[in-house]
Amino acid sequence: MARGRAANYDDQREMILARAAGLFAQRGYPSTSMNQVAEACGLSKATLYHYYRDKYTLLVSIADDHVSRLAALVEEEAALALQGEARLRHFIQRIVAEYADAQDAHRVLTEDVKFLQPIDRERVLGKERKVVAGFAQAVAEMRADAPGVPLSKPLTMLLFGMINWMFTWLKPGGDLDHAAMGPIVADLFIGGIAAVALPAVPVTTRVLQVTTPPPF
Amino acid sequence: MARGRAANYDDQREMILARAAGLFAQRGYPSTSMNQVAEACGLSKATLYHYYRDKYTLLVSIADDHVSRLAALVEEEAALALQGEARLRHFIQRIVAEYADAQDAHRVLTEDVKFLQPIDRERVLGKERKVVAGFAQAVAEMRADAPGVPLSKPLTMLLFGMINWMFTWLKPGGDLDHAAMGPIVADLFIGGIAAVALPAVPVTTRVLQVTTPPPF
DNA sequence: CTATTGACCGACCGTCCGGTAGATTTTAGG
DNA sequence: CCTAAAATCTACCGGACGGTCGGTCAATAG
Repeated sequence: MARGRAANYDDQREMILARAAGLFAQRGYPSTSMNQVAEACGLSKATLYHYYRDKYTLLVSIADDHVSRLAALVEEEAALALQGEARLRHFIQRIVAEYADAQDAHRVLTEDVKFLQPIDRERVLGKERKVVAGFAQAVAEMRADAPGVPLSKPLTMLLFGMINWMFTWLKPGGDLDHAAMGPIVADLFIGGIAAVALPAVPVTTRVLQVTTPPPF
Repeated sequence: MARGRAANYDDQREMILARAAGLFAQRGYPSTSMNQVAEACGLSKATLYHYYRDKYTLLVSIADDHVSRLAALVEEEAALALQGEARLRHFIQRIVAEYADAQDAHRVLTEDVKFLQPIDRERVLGKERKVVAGFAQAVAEMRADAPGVPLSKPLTMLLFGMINWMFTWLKPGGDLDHAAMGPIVADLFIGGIAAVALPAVPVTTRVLQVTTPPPF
């Protein structure tokens, strides 16, 4: 018969996903219209629908692709046989670098997960939890807490807070770029981690909160 | 002539603002409909419009009220004659407490500023900058950097990252509450702050990035 | 007692959104 | 070079949205 997919089919899909991520990151998922996405891609809306079934699929793809790359990074890193401070430092540097290359997708991941349907959201959050768990392990290595009161999860979440928030104020083109911030974050966190005292009144003996570390 | 405002008029407005903040925080501003707000308030949509001119005014009020409270807090704190570590620690504890009492408004402030019109956004960001500047001063007190390379602004932004991010993963009702996290954040940050080295290659001599510390 | 106005509502309007139908142009496989 | 499918487009649809219209009812100042 006749005609297979065009040679640039996959390129087109990637381009569309990148442009959509840019718009979603800037305006938010619900208030970005498919007309805007189409325009940003230089295509008609109908053609856009030729490459992606619907608007929602764009969101799922952006979030899932990005979080999957992060999870892969954590697995790589876990296989790396580094230890202690060096391990954590390397971890931080790598994830900051990864974020820097996928800022739009990262913003979408952190701000628009709530628009995912439960099934998709749960899958994405599952991968996020893997990422957090990887970091938490490296953090726990640096703190020999009593097993009943592990602060490593909350501390890890504070670390993610610093890193995730960076992308709301660190604009590309400034004097401080992501590469420079990596070591600063690592210094601050690793330097501070030993100084954290257990809560004055150890609230209970069961595992301290965050049994299911939620959004990142 | 006849009839003044009802005694509960201001209560109604407050109630509406609180319910709206809850919905905006949960679903985001653009994807919350005025019908939903009205329903959550037990009012008809037309009555809702009796209390607030339009949807946008709700957003502006929520953001402005909250950030104004934060700015007021910083001014109070600045007048408090504390110094060094004690000062920073007190600062952190107070702002964490303030956030804990206004979680919905805070989420709206951090996630929906982008939907403010430039004039309103600029006013809100101005107040945010005051808050950041207040903290940055307390941070600078703890670091005697060379004047040409002040890391206090970026470090302050990392602090805000930890705190702001807390509200995405710390759910009320867990073992760790906000009161308990305050000291942990303070320990971590104050403990780490001295360990941060200047960037290996001091990028330039002019003021290091973040001359206008943007969103919080 | 009555004129006036605040509080409230159901029905409705214009607009824009996500998505589709159907036709046309382009191109690879035979 | 023919043909069938891919790629693209214009035109359109049902529905939801923010917001308004026209009106009811009752509280209250005079």
